[in-house]
Amino acid sequence: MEWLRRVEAKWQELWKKHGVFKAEAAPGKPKFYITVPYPYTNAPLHIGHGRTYTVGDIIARYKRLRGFNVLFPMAFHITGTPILAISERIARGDEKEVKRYKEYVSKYVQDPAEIEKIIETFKDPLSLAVFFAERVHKDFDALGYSIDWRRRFHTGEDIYNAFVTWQFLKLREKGLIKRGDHIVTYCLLHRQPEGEDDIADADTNPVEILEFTAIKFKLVDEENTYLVAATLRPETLFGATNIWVNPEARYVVVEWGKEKIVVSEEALTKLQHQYVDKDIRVVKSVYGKELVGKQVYSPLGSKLLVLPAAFVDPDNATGIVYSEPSDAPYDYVALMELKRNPEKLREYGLDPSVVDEINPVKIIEVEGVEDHHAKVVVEEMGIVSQRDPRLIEATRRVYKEQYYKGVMKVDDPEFNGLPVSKAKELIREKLFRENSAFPFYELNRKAFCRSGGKIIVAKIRGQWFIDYSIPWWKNETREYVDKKLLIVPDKYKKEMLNAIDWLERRPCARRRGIGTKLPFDPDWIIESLSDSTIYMAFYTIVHIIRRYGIRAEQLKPMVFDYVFYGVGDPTEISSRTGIPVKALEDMRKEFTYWYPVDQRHTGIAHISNHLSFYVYHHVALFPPDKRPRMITLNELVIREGAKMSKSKGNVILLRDIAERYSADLFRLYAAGAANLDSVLDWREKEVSTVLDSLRRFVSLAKQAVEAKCSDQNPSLMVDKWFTSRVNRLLLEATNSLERVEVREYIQKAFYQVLSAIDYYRERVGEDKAICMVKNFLDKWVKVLNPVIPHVTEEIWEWMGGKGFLSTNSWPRIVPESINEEAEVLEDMVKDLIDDLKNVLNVVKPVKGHVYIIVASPWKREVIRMLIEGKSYKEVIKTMREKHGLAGREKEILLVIQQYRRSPDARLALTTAEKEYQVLVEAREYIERRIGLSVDILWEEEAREKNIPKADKAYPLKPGFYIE
RNA sequence: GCGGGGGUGCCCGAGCCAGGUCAAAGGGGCCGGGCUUAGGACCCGGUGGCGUAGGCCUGCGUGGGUUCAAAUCCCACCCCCCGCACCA
Repeated sequence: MEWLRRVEAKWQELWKKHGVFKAEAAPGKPKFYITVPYPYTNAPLHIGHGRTYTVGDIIARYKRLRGFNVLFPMAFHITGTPILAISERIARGDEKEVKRYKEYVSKYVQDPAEIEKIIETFKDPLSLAVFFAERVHKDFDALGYSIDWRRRFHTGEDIYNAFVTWQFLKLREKGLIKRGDHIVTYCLLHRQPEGEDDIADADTNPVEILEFTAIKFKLVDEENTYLVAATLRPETLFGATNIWVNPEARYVVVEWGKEKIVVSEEALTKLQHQYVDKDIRVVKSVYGKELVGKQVYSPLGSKLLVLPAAFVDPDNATGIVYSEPSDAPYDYVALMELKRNPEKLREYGLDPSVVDEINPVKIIEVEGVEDHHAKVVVEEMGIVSQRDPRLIEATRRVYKEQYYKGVMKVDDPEFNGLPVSKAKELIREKLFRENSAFPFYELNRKAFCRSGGKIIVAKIRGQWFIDYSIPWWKNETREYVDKKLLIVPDKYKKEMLNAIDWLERRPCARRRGIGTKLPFDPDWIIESLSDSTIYMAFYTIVHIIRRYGIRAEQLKPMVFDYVFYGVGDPTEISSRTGIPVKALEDMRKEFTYWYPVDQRHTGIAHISNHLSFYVYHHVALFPPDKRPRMITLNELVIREGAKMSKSKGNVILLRDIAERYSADLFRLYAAGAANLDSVLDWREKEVSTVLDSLRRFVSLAKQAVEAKCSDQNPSLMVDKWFTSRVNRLLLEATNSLERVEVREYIQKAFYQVLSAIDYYRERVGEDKAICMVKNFLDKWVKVLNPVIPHVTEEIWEWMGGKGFLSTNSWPRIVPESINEEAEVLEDMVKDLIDDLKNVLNVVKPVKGHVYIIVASPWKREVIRMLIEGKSYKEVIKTMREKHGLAGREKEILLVIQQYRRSPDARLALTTAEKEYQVLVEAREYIERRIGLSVDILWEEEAREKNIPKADKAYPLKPGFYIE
């Protein structure tokens, strides 16, 4: 391992020194442009990222060896909120965060004082981003990625902002950007929207926004004043029997436009954030118990009594609910409790007898449920208290059954007979229309931000969106993905198309974060997935921008119009921006040469977001010949069967690879241990067996390089087999790589070649095997260079190869180097040994000699005639006449029968003489394998000697007799 | 719930799209042997059941079906994983 790391460092240094991977536009020379999304640099990368980048690099290296001018660039993503949020947390002295980042930094820096200093700089988000960008860059180098680093940038740079500005102006021109209201999770502490990343435990316990229907119940004795009860099941309004309030909770009466409404205090805050434009003013504050005993009218006209219930949570929706005891377990249980304890009502000045008249009303039919659904479930579960947590489960059960199977059974002809799911939608719309209700947004659970701020649902006014639902755009994108874009593995195409269909309006800017200001509304910052959709175009020109020292202010939209579209006159643009004409032309040249992207490789997690935007934006902004050609994907990486996560502390960082493993080992494992479309399980045990194989490969190569091989004579059939086998594997490996089947490629080019060598060595002996390896070693290292570039460079050097192997060329493996006859014959030898062993296992008591009997040539002729379609009659006739088999027709028929049972075209590939020859050549080997002495006989010979089983000999399946 | 993927031998995992040559590649583990002072590494053999001759039986989530033939195709069911948006 030490040795590996030394060799790796050596070649990384040399590649860098000689600028081996710099890519320059070379019109006329075939190009290959491959990209992998730039990493977000808020932390060190782990082996999951490494898998993706490694696959990308393997392809880049392969294409380079195939003679393409390959561009493989990389940059760093720093825009958006996470880096900012981390930085703020560190500045605030958040202990957990500081600790985590100290750990990260300590991966790269030893001195504690130094670490302390670095953490201090992280209070500035840009320093944090740049620190990790630097490290990630080094980690990438340490893995041997063949990146052209001159094109490196980060997304916080002003030249990048200029580019994104151009992009958004274009999108706006095309009418793809809209403005409107937007519902978000919002932190009351920070007074800003906060998403899953900022909410405590949201990754494990998801936070969802629920849309309640807040229904207004007019108070009987008061003018224009309503109790607002919120529900997720407005269809149950038909069965409402009373209103529940929490007697201990505080409620407020507020002016709500021209009306007055009553909601809980907590609900008021939420309404203020959801109805920002509404004129809301508090009139007075009351306890819930003061509301008990009042009467209200339901929008459906019935008169309902307000009653107390402890289960009502003032911090959930409006803090008031209506009771529908037939279908709502909570309501049912609360009602029953009250009925058991009517005396309690006296506390509120109510006559206990009022509850006698309140009874569930059945409004929903579900097949198989006779009684009230809530009652059935509650009794079955044995729930008696409204504080029983199992009520949540009971509610879920009832709802699930009713939603799918329930049918409305109500007086109203408009709703009677409707399925519950349908009725729910209709009544909701109707209530909204009649101004009897309004939407109220609430979370599915209580949530707090990571600093403890309360999260509620708020409505953002004037949110900017990119509208992916615009028909021409969606259709063209869909069409393009469906017909033109190659997606590998194939099975992700459907998912991609689904994502394209599913995308609608998507917010594209936020009020905070690092990034580019929205050019037409600078209070907003372009959101970080939206600013990263066409940046591959930026790679083609960024090094020129730097070379000429062009400043961001000079990069006016007209510059990009020229570079990307060829629109405008360079001389004029030059005079208006101060950018030299030559620079403009160079950029134009680079862009037209490299674009489009030939292949983009990334993880499947990007399908429904980044990759969809990537194609959408290219369709919007670039003509068909500049749109992506291929997308390739890989699955994620887990470790020892478990998902890697910060909380479990089982994340392996790329940095650890460079320190504790080796680059080539990692590459071999990460790309070879699982298919792209399966999860890769990083298992230490397997990694170490891969290391063993890598070692074996190196020592084999070393032996081969050092071997003196003048007197070896590869004339045996098995030598031809070996040559053929190896060439076949290398050819198949090439084909696999061409299809981006990386695992297959590694299996063939590495493992299967190794095991072919093992076999061959066992068969013919060490020295000769090594010499045969020496013969094809140059081809072999070339084919393996994309996966294990360092080791193969080193071997190439031992071999005295000229220049860098990484810029050499792919070996030509001509189909003629494959000898099928030799392969068929060697398979025969293997099968024969297997059969012998099988029989020897059964027939334990053996004496010690084996006769191997080669089928007579006439048997093969029989088969040949059958393949040619000759009739049995003809075959028998020929045999009788030509081979004197009259009287032995039975044997002929046996051969015919066996052929018919398993017809095998390979039988025609060789002859009986070759069979005999190979067996003679392999005799010693067979003896060694079975531990018995062996004679090779022709069938006719054996017959003469009266050796049993002689007639069982069949072409490619010699008979044998164990004496 | 909607959408996508998947269930293979003790374990991991290929095969399935293009049905037969699949008792099912390759690892790992376990058992035995070689090498070695010993261990490790490496190499060889075994690892569903039965069988004194290369064979037979049972088998690829469950239950049906199509077919001369199904791990592979069709239907139903059960179970598992992933995504569901403003977050990179």
